[in-house]
Amino acid sequence: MISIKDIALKADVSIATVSRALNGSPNVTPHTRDRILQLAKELDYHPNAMARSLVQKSSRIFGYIVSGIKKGAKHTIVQDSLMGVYDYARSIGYEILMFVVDSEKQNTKSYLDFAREHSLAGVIMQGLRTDDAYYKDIIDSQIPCVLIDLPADCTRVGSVSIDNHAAARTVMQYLVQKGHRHIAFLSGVDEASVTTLRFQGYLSVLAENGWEPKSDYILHGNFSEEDAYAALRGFLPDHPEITALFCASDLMAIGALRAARELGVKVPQQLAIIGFDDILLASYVDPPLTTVHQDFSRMSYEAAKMLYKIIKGQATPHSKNIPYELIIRQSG
Amino acid sequence: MISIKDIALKADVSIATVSRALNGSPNVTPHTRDRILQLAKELDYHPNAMARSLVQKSSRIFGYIVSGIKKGAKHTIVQDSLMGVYDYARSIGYEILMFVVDSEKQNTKSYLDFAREHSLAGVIMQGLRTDDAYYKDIIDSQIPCVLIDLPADCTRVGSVSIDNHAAARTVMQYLVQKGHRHIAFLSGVDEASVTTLRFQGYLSVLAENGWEPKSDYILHGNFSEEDAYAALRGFLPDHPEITALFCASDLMAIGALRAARELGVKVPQQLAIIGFDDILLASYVDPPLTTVHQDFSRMSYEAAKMLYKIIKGQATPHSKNIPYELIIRQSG
DNA sequence: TTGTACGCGTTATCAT
DNA sequence: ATGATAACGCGTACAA
Repeated sequence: MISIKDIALKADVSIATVSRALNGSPNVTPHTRDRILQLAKELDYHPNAMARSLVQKSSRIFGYIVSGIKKGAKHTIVQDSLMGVYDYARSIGYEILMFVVDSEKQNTKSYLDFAREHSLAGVIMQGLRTDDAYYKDIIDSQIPCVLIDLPADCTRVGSVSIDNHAAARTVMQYLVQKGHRHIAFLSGVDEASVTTLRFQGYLSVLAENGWEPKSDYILHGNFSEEDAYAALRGFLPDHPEITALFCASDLMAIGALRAARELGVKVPQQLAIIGFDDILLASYVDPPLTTVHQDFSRMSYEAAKMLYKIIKGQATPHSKNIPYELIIRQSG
Repeated sequence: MISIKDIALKADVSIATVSRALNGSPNVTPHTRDRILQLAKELDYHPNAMARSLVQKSSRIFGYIVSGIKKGAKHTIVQDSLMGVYDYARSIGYEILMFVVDSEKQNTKSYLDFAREHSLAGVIMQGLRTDDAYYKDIIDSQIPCVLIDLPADCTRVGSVSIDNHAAARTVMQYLVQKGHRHIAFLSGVDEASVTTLRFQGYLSVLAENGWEPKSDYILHGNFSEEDAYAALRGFLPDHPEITALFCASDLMAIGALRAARELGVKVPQQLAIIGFDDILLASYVDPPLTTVHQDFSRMSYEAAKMLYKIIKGQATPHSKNIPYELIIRQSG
């Protein structure tokens, strides 16, 4: 491993000059600068990230913190999101250090310890819920942070997502315009803020049309395919008047689809089913799901971009919505 | 940020003693050891990973190098694999630093530079192909390394996968036993070593039955759903005698499935289609795919385990196969 | 058993 | 423009 010391020796200058040349300081003669750069290339010099981080008290590493991921996930969201962050990180010469929050195994290490031990430049969080213990930690933390799909009430913390409320309204307006008058809502985990936003979008369109929300039209699927299936098995037989179901996630929509098929309810003829997320499965199930497309890769890219601005102290809004799109397929 | 210096001050000992106590050195009085540990807890001390790595010339970080991943991947393999590595890493207090090899954008940084800059303890590689430029680098590299799904001809480099040859034979024997006599093979990317192994498994069962392999029964789908679709569209109409198709990947099998459906070929009645990998989609398509299940999470966990042993100089075989399973669904 | 002192590779401050 | 030198936090060889 060759260091600036070696270069300094060969170039017959001090290590300080080498450091300056390498970091593009103006206080170096163009001549010696070139000579040092040339030498660095010849010797295949690469700076030691540890040493640099140690003295600068900050590494060029983003922490990527993901919560609630288990093996056998039924979507590629984490993968896509990670790639988005990675793409931006690499464009600025940063790396990604992983941290998985396991609510069951309860990590011994907190995300704060994680960030400090590695002098992370900042962290990006994905999949967190408002009831996560980590969520609170962020508030008193001084570490730059951007949340994906979770609003940040604190000004120091950034946040990027789609406009879930508006997206839910788009879905509902689409259904209303297609003539549906009795629309049920399949809700997700209450502690996920997106659930609330999508639900409020549902309610607002109901209100707009002068329709009272009926509490037994609100189902709970817990963002799980199985729970959704069970909920629909119990609900559909008693409610033939329902012609449309808006699900807060594709996975739940897929569970609902199965329940409908088993009960002999034709989708979309007797029941329109709309999902949310546009996960990979959405276009492969039968019938293909009409759903709201979220570009997690883009979302995460923007999150990384925002994080970098925050770190560098550049002006940036601390909240950003990226576009979503209603994808109309055959389920409704 | 509190350091051993702070603890030393409060405990009225030298930093050397603190360091020893923290690292479980025997040369510390139990009394002072306890006092220091207690103090460390009180002060919420956490070691600075950078400083430690700098002096030890090795960090407690695994590099996770993944190649050929693009946004919108149609499987969760990377995600699952990453979680497997992560699980083991956390169990020994290690972290994961990401590195994505992008064959198109051709990274400026090599994986070796990446590893050295961060003094990585070792690296795990997934998705590499034998024609990858990185593959050669591994040979002269001194960095501990374990490959997933890619055999290592070098003794210093570890490797873990399933027995692809045996798995292919299992599939073929299953088909033969069900009475199939004319079986086509849909091959993947030639540079992926798994392709070759699966193909050889196919050939060996053919030979075992005294059947000559026919070159026009070997199709090429390039591990792509679209290419597989195109290949089958051209192949099926001219070969009604074919009753079974063994695909080197599920994604290609799904493409084949679509081609068959569009051509009015009933699966599995007229054509049995077998996949490989058991990706998430396999159980969601119609008909659900019969395929070989690979536990990528487990594979990666074992890879991390092997890597750690190599790093620690513990005895370990440098090659390991984990179990696979033929999952019989409805496609064949 | 404990303390002193050095070195890891780098950046940064102060002279020159 | 350049050089000497002090940090950064930690591990460890050597001395006591």
